[in-house]
Amino acid sequence: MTDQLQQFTAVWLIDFEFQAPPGERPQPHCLAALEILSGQRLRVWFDGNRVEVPFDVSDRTLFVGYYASAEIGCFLRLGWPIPARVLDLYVEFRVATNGKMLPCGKNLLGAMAYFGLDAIAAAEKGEMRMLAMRGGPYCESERDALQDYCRTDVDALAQLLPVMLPQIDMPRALLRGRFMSAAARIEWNGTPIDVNWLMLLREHWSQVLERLIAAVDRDYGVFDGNTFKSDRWAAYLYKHGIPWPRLESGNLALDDDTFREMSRRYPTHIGPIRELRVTLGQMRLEDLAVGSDGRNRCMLSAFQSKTGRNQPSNSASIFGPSCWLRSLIRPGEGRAIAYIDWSQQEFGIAAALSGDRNMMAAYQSSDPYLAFAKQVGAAPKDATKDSHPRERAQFKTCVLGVQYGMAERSLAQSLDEPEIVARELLRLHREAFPSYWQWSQAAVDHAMLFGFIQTVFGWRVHLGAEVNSRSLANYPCQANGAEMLRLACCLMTERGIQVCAPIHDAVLVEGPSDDIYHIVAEAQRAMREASEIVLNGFSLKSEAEIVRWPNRYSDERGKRMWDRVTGIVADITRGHDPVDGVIGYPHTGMSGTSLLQCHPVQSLHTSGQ
DNA sequence: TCTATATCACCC
DNA sequence: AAACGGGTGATATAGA
Repeated sequence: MTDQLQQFTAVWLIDFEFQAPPGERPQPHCLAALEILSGQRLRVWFDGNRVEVPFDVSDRTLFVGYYASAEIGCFLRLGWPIPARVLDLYVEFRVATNGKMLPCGKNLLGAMAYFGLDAIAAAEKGEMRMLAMRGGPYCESERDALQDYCRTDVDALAQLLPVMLPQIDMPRALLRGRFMSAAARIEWNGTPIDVNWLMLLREHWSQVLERLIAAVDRDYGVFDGNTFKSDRWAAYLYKHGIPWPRLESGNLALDDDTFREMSRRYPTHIGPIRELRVTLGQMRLEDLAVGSDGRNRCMLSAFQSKTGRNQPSNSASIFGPSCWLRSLIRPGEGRAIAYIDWSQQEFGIAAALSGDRNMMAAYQSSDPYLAFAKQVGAAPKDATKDSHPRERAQFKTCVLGVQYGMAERSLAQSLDEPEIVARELLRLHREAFPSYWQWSQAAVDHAMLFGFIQTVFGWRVHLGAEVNSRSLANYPCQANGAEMLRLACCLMTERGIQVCAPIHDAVLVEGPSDDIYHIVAEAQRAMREASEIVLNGFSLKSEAEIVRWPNRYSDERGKRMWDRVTGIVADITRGHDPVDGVIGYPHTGMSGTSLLQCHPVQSLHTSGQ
């Protein structure tokens, strides 16, 4: 065990019990800690008085936790400096077992069970969780119970660490742990929300739904309150003699693809109801986790997905629900936010890691999709987005489809073209990017041979009984994309950039309006560096969209819906009151928004491999 | 009445 | 057998 820990003069196993109501920052109750080299223990109760950090937090000290962003969040609340070295046994358990069946789950008890270690009963743990979440004041016995329980979690870590240590790749584990610190800072920061409009939407949502439905359903009568009834829809179809596709189960196929297909054939009958169904979606504004300071905060659920992506709750995070709701994101007075995303991130990753020269050239051109079309002679060399929109759209769909392993049948369907068109596009892709296809196939073969596939920094998934080769082919792109995002988040937060949220291939950052150009430039530099480190020197571009107070964030796709909904709310509340003061900026407008392009310089950094 | 499953909608 | 990767979550329906 000491081999792996040689570089450290202290190894602290830590656990906090804390309270964190939805959207609020964590409030620690107590800390239990064990330094395993000396056997020293800490038992601290936090009663609101200032407590000095009881640890050395330099790179000579290793902190070990289980889902450590929670612990580090408590550090932030206490005003303690963030540890330089973090080993997160949750993350290491995830990477060790990713893709495997876990009979007892992946929480601390599940990990204990997996390694055949004794742990406290799940029921007791649940009870103590409840007690911590309930918050104070606590009587003396509750306080003791909470602290005793906190100690048992540390004891669990003490059992787990020596068992897991031999298979831990320490340098890479520390990189993953480093991200948990970044995650803590991001969870701490959160995303600014227009609370006034959130309240209005919450208050009037059912009425908004009623109006949206009433306007269309009077011609159909297929809704019961706010729910679409398939039997009534069947009756409507029967009455109008419209044949409708069914699922294997015999039920009507009610997905939007079917509606789209059918509305082509029966536009007047199907069109309006389809648009309504698309509009409604489903939404529980109540679950959106907004704290008392008006910021959306929720656990990032780092390393949750097989590919290592974050998977925050869709209902708690503002980036989860339908994108028109993102108009609720609004910087405070004097502040600005920027949404920065890598351009065609997965395409760039595939190009760089496969070393496919044509694909790299296409990525580096101003328009990868058109570059692809030009490379195979489907568009002239001087073609532009405007001169050849149709070709561009087709080659774009092809590129995106290939990334997910799409075959000609599905591609034909998404192109709305005969299969022969899709087949030809796929052939052209193979012709243009032969090294990519070779690399992709080699990755799948390697995975099949060795039973796992991994990223440049060792985030791996183990193959189960059922192997999906499309999933394997996509893994290097998605999982290395996740590595890249984590690294960028580390660089940004460590350099003092306020990151509100990571969104798979993007981040939302924030700062004073006057500094936002500088902040965006810094953030883009960090994203470029991260791409170069992951991709052996290949730079990915990024695009930034800046929104300054008093404007609100808006997603192009959701603009209409936002205007429609806020219009209805304004109508409902007209004459009542507070809307006038609030409604000042219902239109998202691009006026305060600008687009910055990042044109990176090629550099020759290598990965840490 | 509660729970499991299927289906669907949304995100990148 | 299917042929679009990774997710969360709401809802309807079927079954206990």
